[in-house]
Amino acid sequence: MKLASWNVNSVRARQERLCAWLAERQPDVLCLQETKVTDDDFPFTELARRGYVAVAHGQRTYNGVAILAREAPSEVQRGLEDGVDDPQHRLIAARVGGVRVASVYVPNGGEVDSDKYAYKLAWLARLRAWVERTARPDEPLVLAGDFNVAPRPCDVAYPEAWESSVLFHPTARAALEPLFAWGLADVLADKTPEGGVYSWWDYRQLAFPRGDGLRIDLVLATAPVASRCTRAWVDRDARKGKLPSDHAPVIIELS
DNA sequence: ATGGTTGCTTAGCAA
Repeated sequence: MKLASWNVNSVRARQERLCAWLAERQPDVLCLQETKVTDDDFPFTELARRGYVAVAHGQRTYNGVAILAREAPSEVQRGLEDGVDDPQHRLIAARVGGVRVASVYVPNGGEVDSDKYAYKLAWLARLRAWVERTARPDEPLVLAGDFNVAPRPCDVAYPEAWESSVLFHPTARAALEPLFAWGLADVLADKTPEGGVYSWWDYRQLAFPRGDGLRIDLVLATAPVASRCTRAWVDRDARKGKLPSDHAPVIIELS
């Protein structure tokens, strides 16, 4: 089983690229973030033609998440369902092939000490509560998505330069800890303890050719899934060429 | 401190 996660930065702008990538990599499951379309405008038909059933939790202009799979996802949950009045659509979960899969888009946070950053930290606390409420560490669960946080210094090409950023601030990293402590493993990190693997490069200032990347797209899994992982990698090729997403897909393979 | 780029929406925001 091959499971992937990709922040496509608009599913409409990336539709051609997405379809070509699906044909090339043929994942069994793909979690999408930043689809930026309402479910009415989501390209269900085009994806079905290519062999994928999609479930989506989208909104206009911003955010939006989806799960694509070769077999229809079941037991679909949209949002954190914690009673908080939050219009931002950042999580969808479903059962796919015996694994509970969540596509997660953690808030970016803007600038440290801003309202957006407070929302980011609060959202991560709500995500932890959602995990604790809806799953157990001994059950197969995957959280895949754009966490907008690089967990380790070796996940950042220039850690000193990024330390004050919302993507690598100590308080943002600390907000991930409870997820790890609960029983989620950072699958790709465990396969690459030396680091140097990145999934996002800013569009500006030639960040990609300069190698100024961060690993902020994560696949977190409970032990029953993580123990089956034979390979985990970032498909950097998907960041190349004309008009790419600013993120590259993360892929894990399970025995 | 600012601006660099892309996407959505059409001036300005979010990333």
